[in-house]
Amino acid sequence: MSGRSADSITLDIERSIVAGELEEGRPLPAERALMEQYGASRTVIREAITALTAKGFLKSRPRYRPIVCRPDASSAMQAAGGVIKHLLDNSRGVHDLYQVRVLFERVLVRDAATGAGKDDLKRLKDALDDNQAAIGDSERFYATDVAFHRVLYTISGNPAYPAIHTGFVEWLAPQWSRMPRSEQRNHDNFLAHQAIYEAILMRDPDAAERALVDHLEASWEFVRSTFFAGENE
Amino acid sequence: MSGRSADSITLDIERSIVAGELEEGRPLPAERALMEQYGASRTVIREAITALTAKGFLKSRPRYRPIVCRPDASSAMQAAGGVIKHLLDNSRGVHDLYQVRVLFERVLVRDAATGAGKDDLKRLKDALDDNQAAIGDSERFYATDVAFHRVLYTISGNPAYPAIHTGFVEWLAPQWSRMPRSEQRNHDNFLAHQAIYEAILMRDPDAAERALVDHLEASWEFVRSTFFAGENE
DNA sequence: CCTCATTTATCGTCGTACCAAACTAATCGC
DNA sequence: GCGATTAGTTTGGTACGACGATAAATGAGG
Repeated sequence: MSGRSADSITLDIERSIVAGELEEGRPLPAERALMEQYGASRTVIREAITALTAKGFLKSRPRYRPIVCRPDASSAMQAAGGVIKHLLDNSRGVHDLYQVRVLFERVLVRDAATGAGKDDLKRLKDALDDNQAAIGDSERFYATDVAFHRVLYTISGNPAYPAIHTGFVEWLAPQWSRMPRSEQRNHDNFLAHQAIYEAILMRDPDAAERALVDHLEASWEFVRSTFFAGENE
Repeated sequence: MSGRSADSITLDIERSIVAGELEEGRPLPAERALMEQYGASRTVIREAITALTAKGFLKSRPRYRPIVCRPDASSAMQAAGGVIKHLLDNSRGVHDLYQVRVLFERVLVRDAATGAGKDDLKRLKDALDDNQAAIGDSERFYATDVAFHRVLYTISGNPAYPAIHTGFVEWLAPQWSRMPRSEQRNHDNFLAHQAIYEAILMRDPDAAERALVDHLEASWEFVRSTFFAGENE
């Protein structure tokens, strides 16, 4: 990449982090200490720190020591997010991403319908009840809406799924969280969630998938007409 | 993030890139020119360049001017890859990622079965034929194997899908591309591909999905026993 | 007009210095 | 004795200047 010196140091610190030599959550050693440790100038050390920060291995606030971040699925999503948010400045980019989300959830509801356990169904039901209870409060409704979908991402136990969900929510938030809401619309959405839940309960993957797709496509159409009405599809 | 000065410059250059003021593929202005333009020291400029490089907006080789890179789905995957590759040092991480791939392709084959056009089917058939023709040449077989699956990612027309496929292939390559291969195994894999193709041709999404899952799970089991035999599931 | 040597521009790295903010410890007042 | 205040130290953020090495530009020579 850039400089050879800084690169090898970057790699070595990266290695130290994943190897656990640098404890997660602890601050990185001082720059002057690192320059002694690596026998390099501060320029190089700072360059390595900058790169590691951008890569997601460090979290640095303006005047504080960088905090060590062990990489996980969530940081991977965050790293991708830095680029992805620039792809979402038109309806095309947003729709492309939204399609990925739809694709993802289609499998999740199918799997939920065929393989969800008792506790999974209970968590889903609880989320649905929360959703219903929040119909009158649009802000809280949005939160419970997200939470309901999130349950789907937690059923498999794969830690990557919730991270992916977080990514979707964050990236799509510019449109979805700013959507004009109403009690009527909240109620419609709740009914859609209920339909999905019912289909899962009935162990009917096809119906669940159909209910989900209907729900998400209606949601997209609403967003499209709200934010991208002027753009030609 | 890190420094306030460098940060605003980073953001502004980023903006210039996505706005097209800095043409894609062209080299970035010289550091001295930028320090004059932004009224900052070289230290700051270089820090901004480092950050942008790590973020994927610049490609810089050791002694050359950084090349401007417009972000796309592919660079987003690449950014995530920097973190993801550290999650793949054990069977757990690899399996988690592999599951995501399986999830993705399950929908792709379903959609192919229900909605693939004539040309899509032809491309799939061509890829299948290539695959069959390469059974005797394991290296070429691997390439045609990847190509066959890739066709599935291109059917929807969503540009994010091929980028995601590239990510999967790259991240999983350490295991899959190094797999001990044989004509027998190639032939088995070809038959699996053929079964998927047949099911798609028959417009049977359930059969296509089942064939795909069987194929991918067998593949995983082979990888697991080869690379992670010692680890306890 | 093309080739090769020389000059120049530019990057990679280093060192030093200064400021301001954060941290630490000693001091002061209760 | 203990909490609050203050002075000193550490550390990150930024700037300037310098030097070697290499890529790109330039000019000499055929």
